[in-house]
Amino acid sequence: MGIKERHERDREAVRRSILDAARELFVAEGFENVSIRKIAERIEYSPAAIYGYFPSKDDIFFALAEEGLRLLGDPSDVRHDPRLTDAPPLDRVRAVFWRLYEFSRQQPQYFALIFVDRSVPRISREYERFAFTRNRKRNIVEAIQACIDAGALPKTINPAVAMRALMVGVIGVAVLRLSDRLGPEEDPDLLAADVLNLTLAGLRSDVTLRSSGLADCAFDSEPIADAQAS
Amino acid sequence: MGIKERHERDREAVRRSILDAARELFVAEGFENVSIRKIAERIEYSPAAIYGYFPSKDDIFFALAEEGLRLLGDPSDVRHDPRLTDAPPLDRVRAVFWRLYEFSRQQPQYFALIFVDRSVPRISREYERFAFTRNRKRNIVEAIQACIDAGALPKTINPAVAMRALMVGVIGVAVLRLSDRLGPEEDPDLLAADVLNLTLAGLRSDVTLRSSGLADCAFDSEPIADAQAS
DNA sequence: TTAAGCTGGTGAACACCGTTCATAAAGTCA
DNA sequence: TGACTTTATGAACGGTGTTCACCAGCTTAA
Repeated sequence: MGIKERHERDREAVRRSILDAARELFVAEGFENVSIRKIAERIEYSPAAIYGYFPSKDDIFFALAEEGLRLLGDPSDVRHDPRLTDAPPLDRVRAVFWRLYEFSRQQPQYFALIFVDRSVPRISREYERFAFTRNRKRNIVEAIQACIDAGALPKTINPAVAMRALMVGVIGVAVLRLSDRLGPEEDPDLLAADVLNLTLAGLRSDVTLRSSGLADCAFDSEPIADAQAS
Repeated sequence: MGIKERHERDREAVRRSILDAARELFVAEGFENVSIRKIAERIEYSPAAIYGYFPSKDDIFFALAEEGLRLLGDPSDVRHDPRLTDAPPLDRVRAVFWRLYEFSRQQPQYFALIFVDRSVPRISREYERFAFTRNRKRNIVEAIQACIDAGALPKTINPAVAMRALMVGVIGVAVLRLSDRLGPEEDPDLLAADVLNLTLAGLRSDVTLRSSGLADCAFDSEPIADAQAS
């Protein structure tokens, strides 16, 4: 009885072609300029056919965001890079956020989709779908905590706040890059390196932070609360 | 011959009502959800009538962006706040960027419009129109230079790079706020204060920066180059 | 005062958009 | 073969930014 299996394979193939077309169109033209009709035309189906595979355009976005987040992987994995085996713990933290910045360079649309764009459905709406990102934050916090334990950062530092501050730097530079607001003489890579180094230097200098810790929320999406008006 | 004057006044009144309606709708519903038809309905004109006052929806955006930038004013003006007369120069720099962050809080849509959104026409396309913002960057750089001259920052600091780094912090926090990606327990105000303090502490700590200086570009828009694809 | 001209608003239309739905075709199975 | 399920489709709905022929009303000159 391989008929059902073949059906499922066919269905999956069409689903994949929709996602591939959506991704390619997105990379080429930007997500918000990709219409259902363009995707349908690309895969040589009718626009209505797509609704047999995805309930809405939003859902195609969620599928792409999931792809992007799986593509990113766990940024903390760079800690196990052989070049970092004997590196000081602060270098590992820097490497983690540099990995995030590199993702914003290599996959700018995915990055914007997941971390920046406002015109896109909120990832937090699909809490369970993105549960697989949950432990990534924990790993980063642990890497920062390792710096504190090793004496590379003051004990007064709250690792969650430090993580947010570093993430702010990465997002800030990425936004300047993505929204094309940097001058022609400005190198975003150097700026990103400077911002990370400045933030790390600030953390080392024992400045008193005012933020409390983070709640149990992923670094890329918050869990439940969504009191945002339309 | 007051007839021509009356005509011009009438025209200006309608133009204002279009901008007011666009601004109010934008504040209420977000810029990208405001359509020409909605604006027209609000001012009780036909959609086509608006095209007698603005050549395109983009141009309404440019008019609003100009309003926003005039509303922001020169952030460096807070230096002359009486509370800062005897303050150390670094406090003045912090106040300048805190003023920018406050703008992102008080006028989040204007801020997003001008500094963040990608789905909006590039301000740099209208270079001359926004020439009035040109000296704002210079004032900020001068404030940072004053810190260096007073010994509050190392001489090795490039003021333009420092400005960018601080701006990155403000934009990063603002993006997290605007795109609703902060957890319910996280206070963006405290985070912004921490990020600014961390960056300033980093600057004080004499970390070697790799960025070169800025070209002659406003902190909010670059001048000429626009090699961005579609 | 009347005729000409100009200014500015209008309705209709064009080509898009996301989405829905009845219909029809194709494939599966008893 | 006939019933049933699955799936693609064209047409349509209400929305978008924008254009254009038309026309009413005002201004101006004869």
